[in-house]
Order: sequence, then C-alpha cells, then structure tokens
Amino acid sequence: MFTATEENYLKALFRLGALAEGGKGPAGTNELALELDIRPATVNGMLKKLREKGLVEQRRYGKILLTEAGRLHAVKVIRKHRLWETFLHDKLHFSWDEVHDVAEQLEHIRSVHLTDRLEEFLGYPSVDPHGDPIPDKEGRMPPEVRRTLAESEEGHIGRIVGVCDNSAEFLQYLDRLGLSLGLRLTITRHIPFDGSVELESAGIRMIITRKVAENLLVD
Amino acid sequence: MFTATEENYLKALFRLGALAEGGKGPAGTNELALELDIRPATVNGMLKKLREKGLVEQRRYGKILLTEAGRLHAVKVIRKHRLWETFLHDKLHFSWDEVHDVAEQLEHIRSVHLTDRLEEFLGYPSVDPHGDPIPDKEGRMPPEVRRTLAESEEGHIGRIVGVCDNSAEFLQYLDRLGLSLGLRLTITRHIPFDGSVELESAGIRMIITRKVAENLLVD
DNA sequence: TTATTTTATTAGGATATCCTAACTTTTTTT
DNA sequence: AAAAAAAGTTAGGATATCCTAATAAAATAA
Repeated sequence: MFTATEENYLKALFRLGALAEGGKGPAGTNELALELDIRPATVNGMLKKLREKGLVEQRRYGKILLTEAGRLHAVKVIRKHRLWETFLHDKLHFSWDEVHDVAEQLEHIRSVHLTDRLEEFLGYPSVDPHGDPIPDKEGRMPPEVRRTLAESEEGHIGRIVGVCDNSAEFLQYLDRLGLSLGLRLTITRHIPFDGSVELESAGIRMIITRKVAENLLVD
Repeated sequence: MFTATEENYLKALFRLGALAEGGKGPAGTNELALELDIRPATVNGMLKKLREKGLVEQRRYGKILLTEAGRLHAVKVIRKHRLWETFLHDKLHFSWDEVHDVAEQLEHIRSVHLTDRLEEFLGYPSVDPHGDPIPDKEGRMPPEVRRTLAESEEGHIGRIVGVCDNSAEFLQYLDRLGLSLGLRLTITRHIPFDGSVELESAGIRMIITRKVAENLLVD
C-alpha cells in the first residue's frame, strides 16, 4: 500500500502538527524538508504523489495538510513504532537511546496480525519507554494521562507535561533543578519519611521535595 | 552494508547450494532467476554488483558460487529469519503458514544487538517452527539433529530427513502413507499400548506403527 | 510599494531495481 | 559436426527516491 518513504513523510507531517484540527496547522515544504533532512525539491515531488494518493492536501504554492486518510496512516505507523520500542525495551532490555533506530525500521513491517498480536503480548501498554502514548487499533491517540509526580507509582516512566503552580518562583526553581517541560524521567522511589520523590532522568538521579512533586504533572 | 535485495540474492544462492563445499555446487543465472522470480537479465546485472562486492564468484558465461563472505552473510540472514519465525510462533502465536512472510521482512532489520538479544529472549532455540536449524552467532549452521520418530518426544516439530531402512518395500509403503522426505510434522502422541505414534502434518492427523516410526529420521 | 528575502517549483541528473527484446555463447541433439 | 535448444548477456526503458542549480511566486522589509 505505502512505501517506507511515504510513511516517513506522513509521520513527519504528523509530528509537525499538519492537521486540519488538533494540530499546529499546515506545514510548509521547507519545514517538512528540514524535518526529514531531504532537499525541498525532492519533498516537492513526493508531495505530488501524496496528493494523488489522497494523503495530503495542498494547493500550488500553498501549505500542506494531512487528510483524514493521511492522519490515520501516520498514527498507525506511530502506533507500530511505539509498540516496537516497548518490545525492545521491556522484553529485549534495550536502553532508551538504542530503541529508536531499530523501531524506525520495524515500524514499516507490514502484516495484518503482527501489530495487534504484539500489543497483546506486551500487555496493552499505554505508553512507550519514552512516555509517549500508544495509539489504539482504531488510530485513536489516547489523551495524555496527567498525574502529579507525587501520585505516580514507583517505576513509572513519564514525561513532564505540565505544572500545577505557574508562579515564576516555582518555574525558576524547576529551571535550577534542571527540570523542564518534556523531560523524560523514571520515578525510582517514594521516600516515606518526608514524601520526597527520587527520580532519574538522562542517567542522573535526583531527589525532589514533596511540594515540588505535587506541582509537577507527568504522563 | 547490504540492501534487502542483495540479501535475498545471497539467501537464494545459499538455498540452491551454490557453495564451494558442502553444497550442490555452482548455480546458473536462469536457475537463480527462477528461484527469485526475477528475469535473468536483471539477475545478470545484480550478479555484477555482487561480484564487485566480493560476495559471489563467476566467470563470464560461467556458473555462480558464493564466496566465504557471501556464504557468511547468507547464513546471518537465515539466522535472523529463523529467529523471527520462532518469535512469531512461540511468543505471538502465529501459525506455521503465517510466519514466513513476516519473517521475510523482519530478516532485513539491521541492528548490532537485536538478533543476539532476540535469541537470548527466545531461550537459544536450536530449530525454528518448521524444524529448520538456527545458525549460531558465528554463522555456523548446526548439524541437523537426526532422531527416529520413535525416539522424539511428544510435541516435537520436525522434518523427515531420512530413513534407516532403504528397502523399496519400506519406501513404497511410506509413499502410500503420504510420507516423503522433507515433510514437516508434529508428533502429537506416543501410544503406550503398541508403541504407535500419532502425528500431524499439513493439518492431517495419522497414526504410524512403531516399526515405521523406528525407521523414520526426523530433525 | 518596490526591493529583498524566503519559500516553492521546475529542469536535468544520479542510483537502485526491475522489465522486454534482441543477441551471443554454450550445451545438447541429431 | 551442424542444427536446435538452452543459458547467459547486452541494449534500451520504466519507476522510486534522492540530488543540485535555476527560476517563479509569495511574504516581508525598507
């Protein structure tokens, strides 16, 4: 149906949020070229093909938007990518940084059953080893589960997706701690004594106070 | 290093036994074309490339032989193919006939660790779901384990690789039973009463006498 | 609003893989 | 050994994906 190359274009557009709704809006040729590390002239040619296949919409000299068919397929590829990443990490004990490149290849394997069987085998995980949500069979991207760091169980792997307290004071403190939006972390321990939370991120272990933990949202 | 296409050529040559030693001997262009379902003219062009890469040896209008480098890489691909087949069958419960096509894609995934980790995860299997031996990390194809059907345990999956009794009488009888060299079968039960063996092959269940079982070799 | 800069497109090539049709060489038959 | 058949090769194309260089359109700045 689709080549690996086409799938990579769709994925990139999805990442750029080139969606009719729920995204950042349409993307440009150059922007997409930059994302894919491919020259704009080449991207231009491929866009023609994707338009003909009904996967993207674009008027001459206009911005690119994924069609519903395009979005759906992009999500399917992302689903496969994240399930494979989970497999590599959970079952084959690959480290965080190793999973991506291999999943980048595995996501293009075509099989009617493979993805669903893999999902079942992995126990229907909701997020991949990076904390990114895994879309379901129907192509629905689950809403990000936001919980405070204080509420999340030990061993939970997630990403900082927001804060409860928006004061400059708190945000500056976070900055000093090296904690920023999007940061991936693992909760290694809840310390009963004072409610502090021990966590690990990018190989660095740190402890944050209960008050900080209650104001940080992770997925 | 090698493209999926090149790997398929190497695999096909290995299957045809185009080895300096231990194989059927050199293969021809047409023969290889037939095996790959690609036109001889195309195969001819690819052979030039494989010669330049030092993977095959061939003189003008001459027969094709895998070099040691070619053989080694072919075996590596076969190793991956068989490990993936085992994964699909044992872990994802794919049926026999479903595993091949997917493994045909998975065998080309490139990763330093993947294959070895997968092998470990699967518990170092010696044969794939079809009873074919899985080469080791060094590219050594394990010798086929030949045992009589009578000695193999229940649940064993294997292929008929030979007979003890070579008499025409026995061979003709086998033929009447529909048992032939290379046939894949599963031993479903050993019947204590008279030593008969119940087996299944290609969806058909049958019972053979102890005497027949003692004279059939499976891997 | 004109000039400048940025963005998109076209033109012309390169490589990998495949094809058909027309040979040439080797092998087999007679 | 000459004719016929089989096997191998060359020539000329097609498609997918990528490139650079040149050009056209749109957006931005002066």
